[in-house]
Amino acid sequence: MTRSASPVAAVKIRADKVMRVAGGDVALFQQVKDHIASKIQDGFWRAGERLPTEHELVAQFGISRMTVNRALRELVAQGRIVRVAGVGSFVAEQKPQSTLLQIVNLAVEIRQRGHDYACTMLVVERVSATLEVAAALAVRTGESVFHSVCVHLEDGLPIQLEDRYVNPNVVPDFAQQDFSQQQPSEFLVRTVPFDEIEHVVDAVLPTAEQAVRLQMDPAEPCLLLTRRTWTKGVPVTLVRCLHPASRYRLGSRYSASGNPVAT
Amino acid sequence: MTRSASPVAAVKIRADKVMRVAGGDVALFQQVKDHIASKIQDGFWRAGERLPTEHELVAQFGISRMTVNRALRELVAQGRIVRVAGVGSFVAEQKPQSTLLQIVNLAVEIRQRGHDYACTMLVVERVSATLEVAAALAVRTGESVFHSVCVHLEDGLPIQLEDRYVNPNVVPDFAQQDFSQQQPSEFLVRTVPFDEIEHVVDAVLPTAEQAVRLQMDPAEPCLLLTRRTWTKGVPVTLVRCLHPASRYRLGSRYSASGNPVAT
DNA sequence: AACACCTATTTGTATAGACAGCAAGATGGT
DNA sequence: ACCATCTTGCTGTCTATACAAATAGGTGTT
Repeated sequence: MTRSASPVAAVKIRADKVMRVAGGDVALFQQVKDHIASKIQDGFWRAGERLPTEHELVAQFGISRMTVNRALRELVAQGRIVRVAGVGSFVAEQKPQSTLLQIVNLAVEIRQRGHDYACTMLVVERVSATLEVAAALAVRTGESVFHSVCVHLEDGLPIQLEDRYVNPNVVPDFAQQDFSQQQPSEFLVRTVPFDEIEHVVDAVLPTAEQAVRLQMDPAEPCLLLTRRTWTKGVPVTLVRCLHPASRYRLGSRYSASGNPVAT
Repeated sequence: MTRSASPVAAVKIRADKVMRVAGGDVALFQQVKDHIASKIQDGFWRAGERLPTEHELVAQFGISRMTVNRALRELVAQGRIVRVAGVGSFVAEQKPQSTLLQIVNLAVEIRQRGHDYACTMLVVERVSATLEVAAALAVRTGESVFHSVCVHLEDGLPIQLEDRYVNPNVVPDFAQQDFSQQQPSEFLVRTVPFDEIEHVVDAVLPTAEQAVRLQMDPAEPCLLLTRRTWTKGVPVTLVRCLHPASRYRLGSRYSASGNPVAT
């Protein structure tokens, strides 16, 4: 049975206010959560922007403050918003940070080590999708997709060879970007915030060409990190990052208390 | 000002009940959370065991049910307990599951693939700690620590060479275990639940001896996963897991919605 | 013995009201 | 102009109460 008597009867009516059509009995706090999360995801509210106050949300949805409060609290736990007592609620800055493996922004990571970062673009082109790429991006085999290759350098030494495919249905203006100012991954994170990400880590030997690009001994192993991202269930990008093992390793640290851990 | 008038005045008194001495103004729900978390951590309540009901906790601490409910809800979010409507709350089974990299239980992983799992113990001994091991386990160089080596097999084929050091101050009876019934990692997870974990992933070439143990081509690269765990800030174990790259890879998937993702 | 029904217990969600604590702007005195 | 104080708006927490929904166990009828 759905809730039909008692105060909670209002669920469906209020559900309309929250712009949920189906929602066959979703908790109110969850509806508020989803509503706010999707407005952030859509870019309706940008990073750093101020959200409505609890009181405003209470008035808007006609629900109690504790319910709104719970929704907002859980969004904080997910790292999507930031709240300051006495001030208000704000959309959190980039959250690509440490999704699971704390990778993502090489440039920042390298500069934090006090080293010099540079990126050389080798290729930006449209190619027809191979079977594997088509499967990863959910397009038809042979359909045209974006392809870019670049090398990331730490103090002049190659540290990552990035081989990227991008779904043109999601990011039609990928090739028009000026990648001398902004690397592909930065551009994508800003333009198409992803909501799902998959990492696979392999150990491989580089091909002869890769070894040259990375200025490394072809007999030395590499870490191969393959990453796929999605937005609203649609594949955005497939990227293969090849790291010489002697110059890079992946690390992650976790604490059950939920507190960040000093390393 | 601390809270001294109003219903909330009871904080300090109740804080005593929750066995918190200092706690200079910790939220009630947080005190309940900490109290339960530490009883689990101490092994006072074991995995699968039933916790007191909300009602009982309300009576025990003299606080309202909503407050207890929030504490328990957040423990669920942290994966420390499991709750079933109409039944009760239970200590979660080992949560080493997918802390960051969803590794840890090879045996389960392999059996879920429908393959055969086996483990061959090669060494269980006490050795004096090298500089590196001593640093990792926070003991003095040369101090005696436990050392074990074993090979994990999937359908008879070696898939991991596990080289482990254990802090004898934390697990004095490590060497007395019967590792034919239970692998070292299973034993440790049951005996000394960790609250902090660190992973580092490298790509390496195996030594000649390692290649023999893993029945692999010495020219083929391996994934080397180095894991360290702590309990209450004290190092428990240092383990190096060597995987032939052709037989194993690491993967992780993350969804911003917080929901598990079907692969 | 099998089945339908009822009831206890327990968790899940929602509400209204209250007070504390923080921060920033407005106010007023020197 | 400068400083202290008051006011206002907002978040953080706690309470008491209520109803819903899931589960397990007991009861009674057939």
